[in-house]
Amino acid sequence: MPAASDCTQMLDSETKAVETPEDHAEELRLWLRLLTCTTLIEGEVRGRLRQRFDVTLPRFDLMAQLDKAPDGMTLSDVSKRMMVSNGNVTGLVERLVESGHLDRRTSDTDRRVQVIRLTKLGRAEFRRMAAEHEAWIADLFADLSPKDVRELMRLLAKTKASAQKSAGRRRA
Amino acid sequence: MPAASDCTQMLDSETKAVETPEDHAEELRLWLRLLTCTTLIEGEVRGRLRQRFDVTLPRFDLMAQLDKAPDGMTLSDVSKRMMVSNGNVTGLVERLVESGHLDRRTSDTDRRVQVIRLTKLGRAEFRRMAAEHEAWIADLFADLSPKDVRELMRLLAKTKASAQKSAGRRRA
DNA sequence: TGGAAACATTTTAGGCTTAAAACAATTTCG
DNA sequence: CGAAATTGTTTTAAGCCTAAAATGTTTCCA
Repeated sequence: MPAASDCTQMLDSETKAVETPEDHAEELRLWLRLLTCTTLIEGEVRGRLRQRFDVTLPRFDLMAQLDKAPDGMTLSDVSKRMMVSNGNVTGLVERLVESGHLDRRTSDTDRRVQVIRLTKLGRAEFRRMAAEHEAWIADLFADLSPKDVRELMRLLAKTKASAQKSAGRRRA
Repeated sequence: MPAASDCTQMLDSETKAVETPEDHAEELRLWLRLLTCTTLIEGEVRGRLRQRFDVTLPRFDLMAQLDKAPDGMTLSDVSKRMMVSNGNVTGLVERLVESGHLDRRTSDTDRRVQVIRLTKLGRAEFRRMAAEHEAWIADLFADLSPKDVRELMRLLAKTKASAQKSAGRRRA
């Protein structure tokens, strides 16, 4: 199978207009591989959280955000950080308040804003889960050398920047 | 901030028993970055598919699997390839048969098995979407050099293998 | 000052997703 | 052969998720 040679340079100004369907199979394969890795790891983490702590991944993720913010966060902040819709956060928070993991109150200075925090129970449970969670992640990435890890970090940072730029271009 | 030096070797047999809480912050950060990239790109693709073709990402993904299999696939095959649960595929297929994009029949040789294919309509619509989709992906990854792409592919292959090994260890 | 714009959140409607249990058909093997 | 295990799919119950519309609040500025 011949590797797709990446000849993206325009040979002359005419070429541009001719709607040459360029070959981007490599990028497509990269995207699918990225997705596979994430899905694989996410599924594994989801299963372990359920088995070991009977907690869902979204609940864990939300608690993780709050653990980093002792003074609490607004729902909007959470929504942006977790990269999920506002309505999604509303329901998630509802259930976590119900189960006693979260505390929620209306801001004194702005009555539109809801501030949420971990309760003592929520924080204790999260810390307990987080310790094991970190070990799971370490194990899942165990075959990567420190150099691999650094290199992946670098390339993913570049990927993130590229994707954000592209997303920005579209919204513009 | 001192980089965490990765000293995973056991210095002596005693060390193992002492429950040293090892530092795996780097791997954790790597996982979060991986997740961020995927979520970012996935969200972008989801939005474009909806806006441009009024189709959901899962529907598109399922059609993509079938486009590669002219003779059809069983629901199990699809479920494994897409890395989603069986029940999920059942519902997805139901809706795509309903909308005329998929054809479904029971296997002649094994009455447990359902074989699904793209209909003519389904294939035509998918091809139309796939062409644009590939361009979107290319744009999202546009700032990566060909070398970056190759290197990412390599490192993600290694990551996938590592995660699969770890998942296997757990199931064992 | 008063209305328009912006903002934070919730609601709505529909679809996606999972884990586990149930069901049906086939294969295995005593 | 026939019971037990396996395999493929569907069902169930619950929760997750999104986009878009609705609601309430604050800010901006003419």
